[in-house]
Amino acid sequence: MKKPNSDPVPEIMRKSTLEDVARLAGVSKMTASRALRNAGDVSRANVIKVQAAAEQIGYVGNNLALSLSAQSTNLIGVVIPGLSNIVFAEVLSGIADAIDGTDLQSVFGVTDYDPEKEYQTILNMLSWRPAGLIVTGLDQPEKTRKLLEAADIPIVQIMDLDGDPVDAVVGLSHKKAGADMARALLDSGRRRFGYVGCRLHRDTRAAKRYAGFVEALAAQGHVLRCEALSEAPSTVHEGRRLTAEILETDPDLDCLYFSNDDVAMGGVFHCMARAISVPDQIMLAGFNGLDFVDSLPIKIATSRTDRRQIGRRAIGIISSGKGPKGVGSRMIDLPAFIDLGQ
Amino acid sequence: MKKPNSDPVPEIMRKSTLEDVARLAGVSKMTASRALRNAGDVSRANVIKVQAAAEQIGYVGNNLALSLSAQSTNLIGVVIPGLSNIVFAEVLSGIADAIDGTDLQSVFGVTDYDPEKEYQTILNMLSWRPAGLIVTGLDQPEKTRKLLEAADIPIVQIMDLDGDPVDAVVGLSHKKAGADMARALLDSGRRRFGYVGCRLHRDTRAAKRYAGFVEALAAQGHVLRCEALSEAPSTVHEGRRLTAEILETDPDLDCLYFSNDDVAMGGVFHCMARAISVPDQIMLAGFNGLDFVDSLPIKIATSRTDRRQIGRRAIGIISSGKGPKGVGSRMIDLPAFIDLGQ
DNA sequence: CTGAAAGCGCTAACAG
DNA sequence: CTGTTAGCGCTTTCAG
Repeated sequence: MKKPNSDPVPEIMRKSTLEDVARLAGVSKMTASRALRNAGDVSRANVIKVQAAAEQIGYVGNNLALSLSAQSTNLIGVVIPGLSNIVFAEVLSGIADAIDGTDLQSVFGVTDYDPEKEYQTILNMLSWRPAGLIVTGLDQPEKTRKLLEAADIPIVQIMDLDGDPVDAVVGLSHKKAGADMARALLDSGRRRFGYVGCRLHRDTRAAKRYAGFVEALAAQGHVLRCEALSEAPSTVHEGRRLTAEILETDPDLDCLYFSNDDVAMGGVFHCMARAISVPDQIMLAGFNGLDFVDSLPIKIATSRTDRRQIGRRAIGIISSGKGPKGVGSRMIDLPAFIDLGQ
Repeated sequence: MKKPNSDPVPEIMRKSTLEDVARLAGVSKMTASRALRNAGDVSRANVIKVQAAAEQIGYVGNNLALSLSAQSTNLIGVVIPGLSNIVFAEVLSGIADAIDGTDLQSVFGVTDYDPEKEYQTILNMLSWRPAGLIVTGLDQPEKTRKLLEAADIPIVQIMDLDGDPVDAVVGLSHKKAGADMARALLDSGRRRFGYVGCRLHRDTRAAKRYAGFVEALAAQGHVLRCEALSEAPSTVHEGRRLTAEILETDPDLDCLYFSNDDVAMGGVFHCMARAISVPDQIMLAGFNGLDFVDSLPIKIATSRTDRRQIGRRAIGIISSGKGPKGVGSRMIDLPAFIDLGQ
């Protein structure tokens, strides 16, 4: 990997090392090291000389060497499906919160809901020997699961609770969330249901909500009258399009369940544009409880979840973790709660 | 940093190393190394033995050792102010796109619009010896700027163009974007302007748009009649609140310029709730050209920017970069373009 | 209080 | 084709 040319590295632009600092300060590497970290005892005079030297040449420590030597890093790997949905950004935000003040550092990887990419991302992260790993969901394919099981660090699977965890879990049951919403809507008198969703077979959590919803309807003798599905990413635009589609097919629906709030917002916009009265004529229900739901000029139902809290608790598990998995393995349920928006 | 107990590391749960693979395969470390990377010539038989051994013990390479040895990493540091605004998530998404297929890996850090945190984040990243750094904006304080200047890697400052770059830049002039919008709104006949904005003194780019807007008004003899400002983060909710506030103060306005689309959406919701006719009675203008703008039941003006493209071009500069800064230093202007939403 | 030696896991360079 | 040696930058022993 060295440049073919014989000089090791052009002397002038090499990043300075501890040795450079030590030389300039007129002490040994070790004294410099100790002075910079104030570890062990170093004479006051030397501390000052070393700090001055470091400052002067703009010394920046090398974490690669540090971590290799220490046989451990302060890295937390975080694997999420994507950032287009603000929900994951909020999880990251919670993680950042919890990390703030500690010396932990997070490394993010995005999988685009692609299992192969997820595998590669996790492999890549493991090769940096992180102190812990946070991955989204419980539905990794066997190959990926093996990798996670073999890793000798705490693994926290987040967002989902329906499945068999590798180690620790923080999230909620989406199946239950879907079922709860179905029951709440039934209780409020709705009967003619339609479903509007995006990416159901990549987004396994949305699929679980769908399944829970349908089951709970069935349990009370009801069914989904029709559905509008798309494999496009969840966007307001797609939500509006699909809503138009489903209401054209069956204008008589009195309730629409959406795969999430973004898609539901598209439904809201469609109804407003067509002067369809919400919730009198038709009720709309999303999922997540995003900020804008409360500001909408009309009210929709949603399941509120605490994404930041999920991030925080995941970090909590890792940093409190008595080491590798198994020991402190836990399950934290942060259930969604229904808001009918009345 | 070693555990106080005298065993180096409990033998049973140590991550396996190349040496373990080599031993199991009955070859030397080097042969194993070459076989795994298929570098150099290794006999077919040995390649198979080594791969089998690696597979069997679940060997995962150690990037710390690799990078230390190679004196370089495949890391790209990315420093952004936050993820609450979807705009930065989109930049990251563009970065992820551009990185996909290469062996580069991105590491994100969030600063929360806090200069001190930004400094720490950058320092931290530099200590991992990344191959390049992408930072948001041009307005770093002196201390941070020094750090960036001293780093012997390509630095790309993104989003903004108004200022003095350290190395390369990819973004747009927010001053011009604000001025363009002012002129467009004047051209369309608006005269009684109000401004609604969040976080102006942390979000320097929003502040630049504001400045450009006001200047361009002045150039044609007009002024901002009033403004509603807040230091809360930009949210729909805050936008709705501030819009209510400003229209109470001065119900006679015929145009509102918002610090961005999220805040503008709050304005939209307020107007819908109050049955204020948009754009007849009042015109609303945001910034960014977010997805939902096109789906809104009423039309607002916005400046469309290409965030993903910014991310992609930033990676382009770094990966095409002939090495450290200076050499391939560039400026890429990806201007916003006005959409009056008619 | 300070320094010299050894090693973290890996690869480039150089011999066989 | 294969193995040995040396070294990446740092820290932890262990002697002064």
